[in-house]
Order: sequence, then C-alpha cells, then structure tokens
Amino acid sequence: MMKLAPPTTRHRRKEARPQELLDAALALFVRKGFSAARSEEVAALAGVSKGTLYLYFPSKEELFKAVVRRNLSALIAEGQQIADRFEGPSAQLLRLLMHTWWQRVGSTPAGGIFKIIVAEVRNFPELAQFYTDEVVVPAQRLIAGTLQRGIDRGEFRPVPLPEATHTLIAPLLFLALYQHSIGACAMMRPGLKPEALIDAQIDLMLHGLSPHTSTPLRRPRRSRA
Amino acid sequence: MMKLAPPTTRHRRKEARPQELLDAALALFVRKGFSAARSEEVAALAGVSKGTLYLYFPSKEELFKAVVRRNLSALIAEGQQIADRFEGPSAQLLRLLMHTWWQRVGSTPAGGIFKIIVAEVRNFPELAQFYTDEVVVPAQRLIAGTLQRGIDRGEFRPVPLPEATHTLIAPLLFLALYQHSIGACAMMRPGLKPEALIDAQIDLMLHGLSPHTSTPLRRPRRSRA
Amino acid sequence: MMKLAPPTTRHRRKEARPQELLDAALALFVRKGFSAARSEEVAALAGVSKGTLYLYFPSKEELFKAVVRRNLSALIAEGQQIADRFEGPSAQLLRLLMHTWWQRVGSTPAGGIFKIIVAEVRNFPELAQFYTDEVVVPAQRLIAGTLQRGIDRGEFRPVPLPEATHTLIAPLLFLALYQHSIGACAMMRPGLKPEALIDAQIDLMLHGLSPHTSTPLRRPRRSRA
Amino acid sequence: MMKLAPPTTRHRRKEARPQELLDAALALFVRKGFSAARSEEVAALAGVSKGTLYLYFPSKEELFKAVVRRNLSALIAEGQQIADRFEGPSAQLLRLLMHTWWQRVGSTPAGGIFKIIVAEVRNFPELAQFYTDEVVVPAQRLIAGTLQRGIDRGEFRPVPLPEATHTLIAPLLFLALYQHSIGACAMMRPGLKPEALIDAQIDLMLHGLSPHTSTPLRRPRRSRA
DNA sequence: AATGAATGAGATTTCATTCAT
DNA sequence: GATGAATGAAATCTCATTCAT
Repeated sequence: MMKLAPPTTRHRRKEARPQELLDAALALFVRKGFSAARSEEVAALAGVSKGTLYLYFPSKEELFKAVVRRNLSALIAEGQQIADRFEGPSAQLLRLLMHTWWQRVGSTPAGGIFKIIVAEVRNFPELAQFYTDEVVVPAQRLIAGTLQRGIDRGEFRPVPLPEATHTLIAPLLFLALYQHSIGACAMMRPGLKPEALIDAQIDLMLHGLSPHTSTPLRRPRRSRA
Repeated sequence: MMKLAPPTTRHRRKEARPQELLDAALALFVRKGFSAARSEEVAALAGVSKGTLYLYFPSKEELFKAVVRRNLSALIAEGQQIADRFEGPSAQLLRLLMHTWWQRVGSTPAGGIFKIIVAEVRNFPELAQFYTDEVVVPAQRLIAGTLQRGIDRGEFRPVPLPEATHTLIAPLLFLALYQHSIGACAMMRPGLKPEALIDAQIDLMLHGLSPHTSTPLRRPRRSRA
Repeated sequence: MMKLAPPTTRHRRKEARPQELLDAALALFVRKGFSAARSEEVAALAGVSKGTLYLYFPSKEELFKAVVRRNLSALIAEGQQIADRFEGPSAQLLRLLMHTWWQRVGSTPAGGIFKIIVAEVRNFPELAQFYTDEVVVPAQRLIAGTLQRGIDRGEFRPVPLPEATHTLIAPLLFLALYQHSIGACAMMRPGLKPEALIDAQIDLMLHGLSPHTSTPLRRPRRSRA
Repeated sequence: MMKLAPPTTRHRRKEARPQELLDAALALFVRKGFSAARSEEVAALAGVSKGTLYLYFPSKEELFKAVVRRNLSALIAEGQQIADRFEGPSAQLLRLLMHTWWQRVGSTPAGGIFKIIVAEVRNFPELAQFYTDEVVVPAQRLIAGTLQRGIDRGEFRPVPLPEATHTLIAPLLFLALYQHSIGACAMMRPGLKPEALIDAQIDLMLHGLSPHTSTPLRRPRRSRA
C-alpha cells in the first residue's frame, strides 16, 4: 500500500545502484581510460564492493557499453527534435545546436566519452559499429541537414556538405577531447571559453576570414586593390 | 668462431635498434593503445626478443615516452621555418601549412601520436607539460602568427586569435584522430579525402557560409582563373 | 493481510523443505559434481532462494554430507532383510538382490551417489569412514553372506569370499558409475541393458566361461584333448 | 658442436618441464579432483611458479586434457599387441592382459585418471568423446576379441559378448577407482590384493560358482600340480 | 521463515620485467 | 649484446556466505 511511502534504505539503494555505478564508471573511464581503470576502483567510487558491480553488469566491457549507451543515446534524438521544430534562420539553428550540445554533453562528464572511444575503439570492434550507428551517423545527418536547410533557403553558399559538416563538428569535439586529456593536466593557460569559441566559430563559419565588402570577394588580397 | 665475419649487418642493426624499436612501438601503440600493446609484440615487430627491448629502454613506460618525444620533436621547427620564409598571401600560407602538415604528419604513423597523447596523457602527467611546450604552444603560435599576419596585411578580418586558431587546427587533428580510431574499423563510409577537406576548410574559413557575393563560390581555387 | 489464508500449502512445504533441498542437491551434485554445482542452483531447483538453503544447512559442505547420508542410509537394511527371509536357492537370492539393488538404487538418482563418493571422498575424509561403515561393510557382508550360504548348502564352490564378493559387486556399481559419467554424454552406443547384464553376469558367475562336461575342467584347452 | 655435451641446467629443465608439469597435474588431479586442484599447487608441485605453468599449457582445462592424452593414449596399442602375438590358451591371455593392465595402469598414478574421468567428464563434453574413442572402444574391442577367440577355439562357452566384457572389465576398473577414492582414506581394512583378485576373478569367470565337478577347484593354477 | 543484495576471499590468467645462459 | 624461461604482482570474475529487510 502507498507506493509513495519512502522506500527502505536497502531498496532505494538497489534502484539507484545501476546509475551510481554508471556514473562512477564514466568518471573513472574518462580519467584513466577503459583498460587502466580497475573494476574494483569503479565499485569503490560507487561505494560498493567488487562483487556488487558484477551483480549489475556481467563484465567490464558490458559496463563500458552501458556507459556509452546511457550517456549518448538519449542525446541523439534531442538535437534532431530541436532542428525539426526550429523556424528561424539556419545560422541561428547552428548556433543553438552547438550551444545545446556543449551544455548537455561537452561540458559534462559525458564529454569524456569521446576520449574513451578514440582511445579504445580499435580494441572493441563491436563498439565501433555501435558508436557509428548511434552517434556518428545521426550527428552528421543533423548538421548536414542544417547546412542543406541553409543552402535551400538561400542563407548559405552551396558548400560541399561532408567537408563542411566535419569542419563544423570537429572544433567542438576536439575541445571536449582536449579538456579531458591535455587540458585536464593543470598548468595550462586558462584555455578557451567554450561558449566564446562557439560564437567565434559560428561567426567565422558564416563570414569567413576575408574582410568582405559590398563587392564579391574572390581572392581577398587582390579584391582590396 | 667467425664472430668477426659479417660486421656490417650486425653493426648497422645495432645502431639502428633504438629507432627500429621506437618505430615498432609507435605502430603498436597507435594500433592498440599503450596498455593493450604487449612489450613482446613490440620486440617481435622490431625483430628482436623481449629481453633486447629492455637493453634499450628501462621500462615500457619509458619506451612510451621516448616514442612520443622522438616523433614529435622533429615536427616543431619545420612549420615555423616555412612560415618565416613565406612571402605570398596569408590564405595561401595557411593552405600550405595545412597541406604540409597533412603530408608530413597526418597521413603518416606520426598522426597516430595524437591519439596516444589524448588517450594516455592523464596517466603520464609529465607528458602533458612536454607536449604542451613542444607541440601545442608552437603550433598555436604558428597558426596564430599566420592569422595575425593576414590581419596585419589587411587580408583577414580582425578575428579573435585563440578561437580562430582552434577552429583552424581542430578539423585536421580531429581527422587524424578519427582515422586512427573509428575510421580504422572498416565498414565506415569511404570517409573524407583529407586533401579535399583541407581545401574546403580553407574556403569556408576565408569566405564563410554566407553568400556575400552575387555568385556562389564553390571552388575557391578555381575562382582565380 | 490474509497471512492466515493458505496454511496447508505453506506448512506442507515447510516440512518438506529439507527433503526437497536434498533432492535438488543430489540431482545437481550428480550432474555437475560438488564444486561445479552452485548453491544458488540447488536452491533454485528446490524452488527456494539462496538464503533459505542456509536456514536448513549451515554450509554447502554440510549439505553435501547430508545428501550422502540421507540417500544411503535407507539402502542398508533392506537388502539384509531380503536375504534373511529368503528360503530358495542361493543363486536365485543373488539374482534377487542384484535386481532389487538395480531397481531401488542403480536406476535411480541415488545411483549417482557412488559417482559423488568416488569423486569427492578424498576431500571429505569423514565421509570415507561413514561410507565404509554404512555402505561398504554391510554390502560386502550381505553378498559375502549369501556366497557363504551357497557354499554351505553345497550350491557353490568354496571360492575365496572377498575376491568373489568384489567380482560380483563391481559390475553393477561400475554400470551405475558409467551411466552418470561417460554414459550420460550422448553419442554412445545404446549401451547395455542393465537387467540383461545382471542375468548374464549371474549366469557367468554360476557356470563360468568354460564349457564344462562331466569331468573336472582344470585347464580348459587341454581338458578337451 | 658436440650435441652430446651435457645440456645446461636451464635447457635440461626446459625440456623436462612439460612432463614434470603433467606428472604434477596428474598427481594433484587424482588426489583432489580437477576443480579442487589449484593451478598454483600444480605448478608448486612441479617446482615452478604459477606463470610457468601457463608457458606450457594455455589453460587448466588444456592441461587436464594433456594429462589424459599423455597417460592413456600410450596404453591403447600395447594391449592389442600382446593379444595379437599371443598363441596360448585364451584363459591365459585374459589373465595376462589383466595382470599387464594392473601393472602398467591400475597400480600407477595413471589408474587415478579413471576417477577423474568419472568425476568430471560431464563438465567436459569433448573429453567424453575423446575418452570413448581412445579408451573405451579399444579396450572393449580387446576384451571382446579375446572372448571371441576363446569361443572360436572351443575354450569358452558362447556367452553374450557385451555383457561378459563388461563383467570382466568392471572389477579391475572398479578396483582402481576404489583405491583412489575410499581406499585412499587410511583406516580401511587392508583391502584386496589386486593380483589375488585378478586370479580369483579369472577362476570364477572360467569355472563359475557352481560345483560342476566332484572336486572343488579353489586355486586353478595350483590345481595343475 | 524467507529473501536476495551485498560481500570479499580466492581462482584463473596475463604480462612487464629479470637474469642465467 | 641477445635471448627467452621464469617470475609474481595484479586484474577480472565467481560464488559461498551473511544479514538487513
């Protein structure tokens, strides 16, 4: 009776365990990498013993996959929904998508997953397929679609889609990667403000380096003359 | 008897050993990561036995550091020299630097070093300092300097240097990273042609997405004709 | 609420628990051996949870001993009673004892106990004494007594008792052993019919391989000449 | 030069290692069973460390199979050769085969393999096939062939071959089993003398329990005198 | 009495490193 | 210098057992 009654300690913990373990695993995998992170450390970070971890995940590898699924799969649909509903200018949509991504992924522990993927994917072939299907393809579709939208609406020049997509995505992912690798090792200069980077990047992408005037600028230097 | 017989081969090999071991280690570390690469495999790939490896490097960890140092130190000076000597338009210099980097680093095994750095730097803190000093700072100085050159010469708009630098560097490094991680796991779409990516990126960076002119610019280089 | 509702089922089960657990343990120990059988499997097979098993038996080891004791103790007296009451020819008594044993033990799960004993007795020294006292000695007494009875009544030759007893018992026990080990692994030829084996064995034991005539047959071949 | 020169300590050990490990494994597997015997104990008994064991056998299971192969495969052909060359009476051949088996197998550590097989074969299905092919079938063929030989030569009655074969083999195997299980647990009565058992069994098998002659035959062999 | 989440000792297996040859 | 047999610390994973509910 009264399902709302406060669950017992034991039960509350039971239900929270998987998430606690996934959080601990994410933190440790990001910090040390998949193989350097010991199962027992993950368990300890989640406040349980070694054996308990294996009550919830059958192997370290499955734990890793669960971390990826849990932290990335949810995010895929979101971006697409934002794009589908958006009605304003394409440049603004690009900016929105990037800021959203940074807030939801890049600036969170989940941003470290890209580092793990990069570091370990060659040793886990099935993960490569999973990650490509679940993350790479949808993300590219989203950005490429937005570019196409801008082109169709006359907002963007007809740039080559795959290359432009890569050029747009790379700086953000690279920043996430950086922050969880070299950037995490103190002593660095303060580094870029991600939000500022995004804005600057959007500006650069929209208007280019060349100081265009009212006349078409084909070759920047000569056009001034 | 006859130990004196074929001195050339033996001596040549002896002197070449360290480099052969470093090459083998680089290849294996890039392919499998630091901890998954077994010392014995490295030795085997270099054509020596396990014990011999330890005659040249006191531990796997030191071998790893030597690999990184060895393969990055060469890269530093080159770019700066190219920039210092260059006299043409800044956009062309950017393009030259990027193509050169791709030919000399991105498309070679050394391109995999960035993956190793990203994967392991947090477990080897002293590498972080080394890498920052030897690679990150000079590279940023090089690109930022080129941007500044363009701005000074009136070729580029006065964009914020750090952000623009990042935006220029990221896609190339990211491509290198990608090719040594997910991109190495078959079954992917053919992928981008790096050379084409560089050109498209330069075009995008110079002119932006927005159609400032009356005629769209698809192939900047051709637009000269 | 309604905890009082179905008392019959609950009470019946409660009293039957130990036996259900012993049966489950017997089945699993016979199938997998003592260490390969997991406690939880035993409990599950008995329809209870892991914890409940430990309410009835303080450890897996004690459970094992209880299984052996429980399933062997019943077997002892029966055979002796049959023998004590029997009035016909000794050969017929032997046959009766063997068939009875096969029906009651050899062909039932209890037949697998011998396999467990053989496999584990060295790791459970106290079982050895128990098994010797409770099974080996009475069984040998029973068979040896029957042989003696036959000899006394002039039905059998005066053979050496210990050896003849062994020779009579071994084939049946061995068959039981076989059926729970190699014989359980499919792909075998259909195998012996136990009942037929018993009859053939009795015939062999009674009349021997030699084609005896009216004259004593000491060395078969030469005796023909 | 001088391949006959005494090998170095290191080398001598290297070559002897596999056999030393197999012997240690056999002893321990027989004593404790497969799963209760720890890999480290096996290594220690062979005078090496845990790791060394894995230099020679890729897993405990493979070690186990190697033990079985090594100790049983050699025995197969021998018996058949003895039978093929034998020219005397079939009863004597049976006796010879049995005594030989006892000397070469039953009374040696290899006799304990049957216990291991019985105990573990259900958990190693491929072992069942191997053992059936390599041991069971050839052994049955050997004994059945000898019986047939006796029947053909008029030395034996035409008994049913499968059952008689089983009846002949079982007591010996059972004795081996017994000695490595209950029989190994001290405090037992002295037990049967295997050699005497074999003789008594042969006598029993040849002449049966029934007194066909006017004079009882207690000791067939002595009856010649 | 019954449950099953949690524990942690212990087993197998790997591999960086050593060192006798 | 070169080798590769040997080592043993360490990692993953299992499972008998406990105990809060």
